[in-house]
Amino acid sequence: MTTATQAPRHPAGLAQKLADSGLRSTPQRELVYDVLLNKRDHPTADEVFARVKPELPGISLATVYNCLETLVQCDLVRAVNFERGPTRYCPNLRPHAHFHDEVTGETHDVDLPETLFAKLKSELPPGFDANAGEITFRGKAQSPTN
Amino acid sequence: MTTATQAPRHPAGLAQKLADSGLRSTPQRELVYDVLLNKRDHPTADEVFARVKPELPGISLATVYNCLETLVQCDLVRAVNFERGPTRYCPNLRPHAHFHDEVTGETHDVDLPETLFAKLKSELPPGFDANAGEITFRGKAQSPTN
DNA sequence: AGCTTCTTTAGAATTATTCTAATTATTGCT
DNA sequence: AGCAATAATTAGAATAATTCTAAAGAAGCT
Repeated sequence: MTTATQAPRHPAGLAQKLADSGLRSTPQRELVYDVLLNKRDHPTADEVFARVKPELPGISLATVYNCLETLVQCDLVRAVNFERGPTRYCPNLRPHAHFHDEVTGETHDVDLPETLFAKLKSELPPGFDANAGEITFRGKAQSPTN
Repeated sequence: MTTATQAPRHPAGLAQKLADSGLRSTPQRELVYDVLLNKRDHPTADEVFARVKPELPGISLATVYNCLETLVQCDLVRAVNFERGPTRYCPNLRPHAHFHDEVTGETHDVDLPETLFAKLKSELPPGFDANAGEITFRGKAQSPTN
């Protein structure tokens, strides 16, 4: 099957979400978001920079940092941190956990049932009111997609 | 009996655990571990350095990093990362989650039932074999210990 | 004591990120 | 269209966290 040779440019919702925050849609922001959507391997800012550069050679690393921060602010992207090391970025907005494969170094998204998240929050001691959470596993994976 | 006004030095187990890994017990390692045990507020390396310095004025920051890394290697301490920022250290070895209070910036340990951790692991897709995990919440806490 | 290995130390080096100030682009008037 | 106001991008400097390096200092063993 012949899927497009071209990645989908400015995906629906980006311009809107940006506008909601009083921000503009720019080629840099579109491209950075695009790159995140098209290879969901939790890249670092440097990796995003490398992927974006061929298409927009004039872009600077500072701009990549700016765009990523903007996307995070607009709730289009999540910043992910575990283990010391650079922040990674993830465009998956569904509640999910991360599985970090110690062999390959890859990070996989793992969908968990909604109920589990609720269960977790409900187990917090009284007085603790969580509005966000992060779950990370570490281990070996024989990914079904390999 | 004149017990020291001093915090308990080299807690039982440290020397042994170090020896198990073929490492020596040193004043620096003991003190760093001590400091972690006595104020369990998930300090950064810099903060540990500041707490350790008055007692061992000659100690260097590099040594603090070394000691912390050593303690982590020996499974006496856990390194904790969430949100970009310096690594924090936690001597609590029981499986537990972290709750990051967005107002005070403090991080609290939260014990969760063993069964929940098991449940979480069991919900992983086939092929994913976790040997460690981390759970972090973010929100507001009216800590009962305040 | 002498040799070996482990540990600490100071400072340099590296890495990741943020800041700054100057340019460029876009928008909204008129 | 022309122009001011605002927003965004850029290069490079600055900062923060951590690691590396090479030398000096203990400790253990024979």
